Amino acid sequence: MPDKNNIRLRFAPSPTGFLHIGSLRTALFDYIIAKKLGGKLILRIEDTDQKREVAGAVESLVKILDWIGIGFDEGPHAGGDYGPYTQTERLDIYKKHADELINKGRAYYCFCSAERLEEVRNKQQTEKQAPRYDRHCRDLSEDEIKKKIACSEKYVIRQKMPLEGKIIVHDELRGDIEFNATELEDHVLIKSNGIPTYQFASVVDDHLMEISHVVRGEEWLPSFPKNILLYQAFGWEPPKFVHLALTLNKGGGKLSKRQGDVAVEDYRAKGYLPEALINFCVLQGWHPKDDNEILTLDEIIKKFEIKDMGTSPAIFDIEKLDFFNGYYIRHKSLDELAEMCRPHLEENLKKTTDDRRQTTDFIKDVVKLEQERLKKLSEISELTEFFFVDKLEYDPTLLIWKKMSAEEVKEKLKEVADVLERIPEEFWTNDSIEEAIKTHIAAKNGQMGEYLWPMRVALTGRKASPSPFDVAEVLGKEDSLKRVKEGMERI
RNA sequence: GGUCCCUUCGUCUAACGGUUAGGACACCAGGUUUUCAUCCUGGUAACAGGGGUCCGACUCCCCUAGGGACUACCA
Repeated sequence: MPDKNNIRLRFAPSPTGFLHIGSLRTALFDYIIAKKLGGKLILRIEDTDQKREVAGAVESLVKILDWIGIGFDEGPHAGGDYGPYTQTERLDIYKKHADELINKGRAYYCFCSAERLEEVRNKQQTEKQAPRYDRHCRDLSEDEIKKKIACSEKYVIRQKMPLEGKIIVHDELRGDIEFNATELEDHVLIKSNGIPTYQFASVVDDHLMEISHVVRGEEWLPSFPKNILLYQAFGWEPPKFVHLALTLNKGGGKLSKRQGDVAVEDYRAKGYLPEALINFCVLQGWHPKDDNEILTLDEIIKKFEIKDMGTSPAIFDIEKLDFFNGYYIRHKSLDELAEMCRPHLEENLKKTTDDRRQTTDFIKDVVKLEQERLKKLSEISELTEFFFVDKLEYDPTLLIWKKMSAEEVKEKLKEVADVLERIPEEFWTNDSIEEAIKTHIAAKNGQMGEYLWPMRVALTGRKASPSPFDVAEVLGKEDSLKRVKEGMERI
């Protein structure tokens, strides 16, 4: 058993604006593993590419993850003993470690210009060779280096790769992976502006922050051997690595904006619940032993095992997300659901002049009737519009049930109105309305549909809606009668 | 092009080398029902292909094919 106190995972996003749904999945697995192993979760901001940085990104990142239910034990916002947690605030640390590698002969100064690199690359490409740095500056003499630095020539620091041999790295899911040293490039560790690359900063930070498990996307697999070599160059023990299989869009490519929403914020705005997002994302790459796929975060943590994770890429199937979302909506308490629906009902609230229909009680009544139909909270607006408008707009022929004539429809509505009229206000409940109407239908030897269909359409103006008895109760006696009578006039 | 990863129903996935290849979403059918939805019951549907190893292969090995990632002074 590992020492639980030494379990430390990190989520290390770049502050580029919004949280990608794929990153959410990574953060989720980080969180789950940290909790499962009784460890800590650290937020580290990888802002070494200043060109892509977006202001306020860190705050929104923390906010949306908090909404999901993922909190951090350490981070730029939470503090901790391993800070700073923002990479551009650690530049002196990286500089010190880069110097150490230079002194050890595991890294070197490179003065090549962007133009020269470009030339080399072009030549390699026309000769059908793999484009790679030609190691031009790898063996400069001390004097040459000193002279160039004295002339304040711009330089980068590159990692000195072994020229031959095999590098074997270990992924917790895939096992050992073998790379040929000859395939590895002397990549840049410190850029000419003094800022480290991801490759360097993440290794230094993971070590210094005592990260025990690096959970990251599969796209990092190709640079994995470079990372391990870096650990070896420093003489550090590398953490465990878990490379998550990628999430793909329906076409099989990388999940991108063009095929739909990728920002978690977008899903939130559309009315997806954290529970659904969590449940859906975790099933992309992990499966519970007992096949029970409906799981809360706590249950997931309980059942989770790293070894049960898969290695093949998963296509993002929005229909399954919708299923989970509908499921969790149906299982919400009415109070909670009504509260969550409220922001989505603003448009409807503007449509009514009746104060009663602005109340929380009315909203609850309305939401209750649509709860089982909702797949996303945003749908509540369209679904319940008829409750709020003062006058319904609909095609009168909709009132006709099967082969009934307009006259028959009118007659049935008249009878419905008469029955409703006789129900006292204080008995105006769905049950008593239903009893009264059904008693009448039985007495008339009629069919349910020939009464209930026109009644429902008159009350809602739609061909699909909740039960007319429920709608009538929520609408109230006065408005229900008004709508039924309006129906009679229209047909 | 090169390197690496991946390959079970349409999709997400399960299956100590021995199962009628299981579950979930979606879909279809039936039931409940005034409509839609919910709910219940049932159904269609998969081991990429080819070689081995083995008494026996979805499972192990090799090859082929397909998909993906990477190949920046981006992460």
